[in-house]
Amino acid sequence: MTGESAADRAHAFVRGGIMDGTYPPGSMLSENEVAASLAMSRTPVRAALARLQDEGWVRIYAQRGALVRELTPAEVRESAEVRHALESAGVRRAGPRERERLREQLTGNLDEQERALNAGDFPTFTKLAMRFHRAFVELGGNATMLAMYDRLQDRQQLSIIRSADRITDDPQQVIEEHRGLLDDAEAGDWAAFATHLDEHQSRSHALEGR
Amino acid sequence: MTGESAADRAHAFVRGGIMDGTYPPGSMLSENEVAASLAMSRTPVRAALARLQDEGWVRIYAQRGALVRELTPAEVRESAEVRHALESAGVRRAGPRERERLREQLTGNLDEQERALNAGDFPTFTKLAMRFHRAFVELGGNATMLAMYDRLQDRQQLSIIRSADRITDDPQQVIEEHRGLLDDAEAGDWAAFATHLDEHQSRSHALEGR
DNA sequence: AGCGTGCTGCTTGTATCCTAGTTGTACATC
DNA sequence: GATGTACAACTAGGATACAAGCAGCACGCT
Repeated sequence: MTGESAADRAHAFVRGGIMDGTYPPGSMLSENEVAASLAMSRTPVRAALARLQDEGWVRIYAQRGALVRELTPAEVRESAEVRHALESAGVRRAGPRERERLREQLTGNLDEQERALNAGDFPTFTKLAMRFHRAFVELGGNATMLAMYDRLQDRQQLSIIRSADRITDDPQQVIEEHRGLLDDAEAGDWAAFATHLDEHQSRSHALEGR
Repeated sequence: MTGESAADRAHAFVRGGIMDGTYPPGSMLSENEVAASLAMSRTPVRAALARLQDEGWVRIYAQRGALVRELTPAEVRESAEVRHALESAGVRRAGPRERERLREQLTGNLDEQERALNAGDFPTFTKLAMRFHRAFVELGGNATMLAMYDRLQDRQQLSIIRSADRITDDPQQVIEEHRGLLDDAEAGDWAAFATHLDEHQSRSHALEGR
């Protein structure tokens, strides 16, 4: 009746700790320490750390401990590229029916994005933008692809949080570009979509550049 | 000085067992059973099974056991789509220098493919073809993307083994299509590459269809 | 016969104990 | 003072013990 296993709790705990800065990148965490914090034994903590390593959050060194990974700028960029590849593929695979329904699905989202940006509510905007981009992958109707994408978005969220990334200097332009992407997707023009997506990326995150 | 951990051995053992048919899809395997086979305790076996679940080989049911997953035709198709998306993305991201070196890297491979096909050596051909396709992902110079691709190729190999897939009725045409893909990639024409890749796929695996 | 109940043998989940490797430090030695 | 070395305090990996859940089956009741 516990609902979730101890290993799940440990996983959520450490993952949360990494996200909220309790465990900054570069810090070492030991099974004992985590187990003590949660009043459980090392066994489920080990399972959780193994899973977190597989998901790319930490790196376990034999007989040394688990190091909270630093996301290098290269990794952030690479993750973004893969995300873009999957979003474009989603648009490419989409059938006419799915594309028709896309606009009604996303117009509400776009309006909310605009509101959030005008209100200066970046966390909400980030969440909305991530859902917006995810919709293009959903479009492809490929569950495997979507699962991979979700894992990457996970990482992206972390990098956004860490860099306190302002997204852009020109909020209105981001909305415009989003509308443009929606147009491309609706038209089924995946090549244009891919190109615009890259431009969108390079403009939005010019700051973290490198 | 052990070289590899017990957990690694367990992982390789079960993975191999699934691949060579010792553990057919639908069969249940228990930690105790595997542990006994390898003369080790349940602990490393447990870690291995968790990893295998994460990699999509088995599904662990609480208090019931680990079920060797059946790869549905839909999943096989989905994996192929993702692979294609990544290969196309690799070509798309490639710079001129990488594209120049591509032909010299792959001409040898193509010749070997032809030899293997003419000799009726399908296992060798499969291996070569997988390396051939992988090269396009490498082209993009994105390690994250390549890691994802490798994991998918893993699954593909399994599906090929299980379906005893003949690849095609017309070996020579496969070679021709591969040469065509190389041409597209060398020219940097990623849109054409993506299109030809899909055609290649649908022709090559028309048999398993559905 | 049909149905419910509890027993039995399985499974994984968790805790604890033991082993072995690594690292930093204090101390002896040069 | 610099350097090498032994040791103490960590670490994770593995083995084992115990707890708890699920499923099938036999048995007894209706």
